[in-house]
Amino acid sequence: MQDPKIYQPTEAELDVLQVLWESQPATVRFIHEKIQEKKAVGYTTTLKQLQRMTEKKMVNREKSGKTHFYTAVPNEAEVQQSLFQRLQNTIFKGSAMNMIMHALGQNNTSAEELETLQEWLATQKNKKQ
Amino acid sequence: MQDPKIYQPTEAELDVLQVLWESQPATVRFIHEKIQEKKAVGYTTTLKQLQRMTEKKMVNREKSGKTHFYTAVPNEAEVQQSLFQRLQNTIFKGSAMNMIMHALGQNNTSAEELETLQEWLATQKNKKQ
DNA sequence: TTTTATCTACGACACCTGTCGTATTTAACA
DNA sequence: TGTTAAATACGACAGGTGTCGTAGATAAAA
Repeated sequence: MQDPKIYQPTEAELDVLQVLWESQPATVRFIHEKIQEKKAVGYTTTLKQLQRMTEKKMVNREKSGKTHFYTAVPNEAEVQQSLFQRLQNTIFKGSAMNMIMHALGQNNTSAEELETLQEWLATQKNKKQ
Repeated sequence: MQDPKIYQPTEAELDVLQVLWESQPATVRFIHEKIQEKKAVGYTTTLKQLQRMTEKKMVNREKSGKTHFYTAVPNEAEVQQSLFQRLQNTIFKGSAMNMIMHALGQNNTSAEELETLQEWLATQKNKKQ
């Protein structure tokens, strides 16, 4: 297993990654159009974003004809991990438990979800014996 | 209840807020010294930070003699809420459940914690319907 | 092979953040 | 009341991000 790199993409970078996670590899044009469904932005803006992300090794680039095809370097889970970790460390005093309680406290979790969670917890507890 | 404002403090701003949440009101000197316990930074840096945060209405300032006393505008829970929300929306597809599963999946939750959580869940489930 | 449509590259700019250095104000003290 | 110590104000700068405009490269079409 390679060392778990830390990925802290910005909002705009996340927009790009999200498109890629759904369909890779993708061209700038494609990514741009997907993003545009959510917000207005110039084509060259997206292009520049991709270029900078390539420099940062956050995406891979492959040329085919005059077009570049991009793929995400970190997968979704890795990024979730990084960002989650950061949040946990900065305001939840490093405790995942705190975050969970907070999440649950939001009160928009359905009874079924709670059920699922409870079951899952039971199995976990056994594993720890 | 006033409208729930959105607070997205940066790291450095969070450093300040964290000191305030522990002891308010506080002077720049005090805040600065507390921060310094964690990282080296110039006094005027902290001062500037406080000034900008005042402009942004993220802290309140009160003069007493030549000294200013600062207090945090948002409380810790509000900021937790804002940041948590953002993370949830940006990478956990808006589902708190996803985050919880992720948090638990980290595997650094003790058996006791799991126990607590399970009990809490039981009470919650009852409260619903 | 010239033209055209489409990509990419490059550079620029504004804004924000983090960080200081240097002034200026102000209260307290000698 | 003049001097000093401490606090604030002001301006600056580098680095990062988001956003484009324009120019140059390239493949496809005429």
